[in-house]
Amino acid sequence: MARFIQAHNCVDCICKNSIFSTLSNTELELINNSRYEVSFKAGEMMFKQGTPSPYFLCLTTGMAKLYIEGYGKNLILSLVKPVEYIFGPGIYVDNRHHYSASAVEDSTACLVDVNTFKQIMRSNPDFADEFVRRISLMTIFNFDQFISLTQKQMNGRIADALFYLSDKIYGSNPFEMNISRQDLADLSGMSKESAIRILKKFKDEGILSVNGNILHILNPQQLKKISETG
Amino acid sequence: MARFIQAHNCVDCICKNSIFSTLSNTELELINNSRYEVSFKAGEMMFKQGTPSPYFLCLTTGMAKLYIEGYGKNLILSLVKPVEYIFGPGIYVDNRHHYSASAVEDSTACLVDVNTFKQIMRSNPDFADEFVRRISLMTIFNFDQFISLTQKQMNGRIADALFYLSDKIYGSNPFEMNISRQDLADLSGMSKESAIRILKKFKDEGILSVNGNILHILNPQQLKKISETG
DNA sequence: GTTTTAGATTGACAAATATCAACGATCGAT
DNA sequence: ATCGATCGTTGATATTTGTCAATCTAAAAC
Repeated sequence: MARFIQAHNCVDCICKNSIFSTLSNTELELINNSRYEVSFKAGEMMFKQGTPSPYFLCLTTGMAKLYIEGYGKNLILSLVKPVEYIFGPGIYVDNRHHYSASAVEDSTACLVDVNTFKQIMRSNPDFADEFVRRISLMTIFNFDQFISLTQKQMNGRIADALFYLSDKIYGSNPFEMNISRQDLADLSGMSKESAIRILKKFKDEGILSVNGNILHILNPQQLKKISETG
Repeated sequence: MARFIQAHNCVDCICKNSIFSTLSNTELELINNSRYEVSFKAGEMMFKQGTPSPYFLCLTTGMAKLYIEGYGKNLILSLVKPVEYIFGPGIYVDNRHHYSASAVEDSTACLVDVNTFKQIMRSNPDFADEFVRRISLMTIFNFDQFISLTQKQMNGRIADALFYLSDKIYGSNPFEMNISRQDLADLSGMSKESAIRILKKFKDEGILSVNGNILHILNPQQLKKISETG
């Protein structure tokens, strides 16, 4: 890992996230100077829950999964695709990661120094507003996950996961999953076997077509209903 | 509800939350001028999920529960005691409440205008830092809840809820719960009947003494073990 | 081309949990 | 004091979900 790339600089980077639209060229230079770029192979861990987080990470290519390592099991919080920032809540609390991140496919990312980030947070209110807005969006997403995982039965949870993948992550239907069945289970809070069984059930009912990792939601209305009735 | 009190002003208020230590007297005056105080009877709703949130709320006396209204069931996110601020993630997103709040006992609260708050956020970096730190703490707490609710069995979840009540909320052992069994169940993501059964089981095992709403954790070590082994 | 190996799948079974129904206790309101 | 209503409690039962073991791929390694 950690192959150094540094292909360009932040000021005219075309893959910078929209949160940076609030930054002046001077501020972008600041970020650029405290930044370096690394690549990860599929399956490699980007950072681990509990370790210090002296930088935060911007995914430029590939895909990552963010997950909490629990008691023997993992809980996937979200998948991240380019170009998206990975903000952990530890930055302002204990400088630790509170979840782990792994590359789901070969990926590259920019690492930006946390102190530079914090400095800009203090000097640029537009940037701070936008940052708070983004972590608020994550919190709202977490609430939805909370309800899905604690109040719905397995059918509804898998339905939610399928919509998440199709709508939010791959943006297509059919879509090809680059995550394993275990990952799908970790995203839905159930065992791998249960996740597989429900995929099969949806397939038998004509709601879904399953060909290896290529999934096609054939009857979104009915799947929506399953999501809503729990 | 909404009995007007306005007993004092923010500048020399003794019950202001420590987040306000970063504010100048001028800023406190600003808040004071956009603030009003209301009282709620036990059981009354303070605000409801989905409604606009033109202000945020600081609980000055009593106790509140924050909960997401899901599919027929509720999920209690946290209990709030004085003097604590109730920040919703909607303030920077859609100006809506994303959870509901109810008074668990007779309570009073200050309502502070959101725009005044946002204005101070932009002009006072220390305050903004502290605010971000606090919502980060909430996120970390939510992660812990996530793991407890999705990866532990009922015994472990009730154990976690009991520690939460004893350590974080009432700060004593024994403690008298001012929430119902249903609330305890909503806090642990299970049915009321299951919550009751586990309390009884803990009682039979000598881990806990239960007298109505007075609970006493008799064997914290063993309860901790139950929390850890799921 | 064969061997390994990790992931996917399936079935049988056990464990965890919710639901339903009944009953008891408690607290206000009449 | 009595009536209702709400909350708490318990038991019986059905449903949901996980675990274990076996088998079956398919891709990577040799």
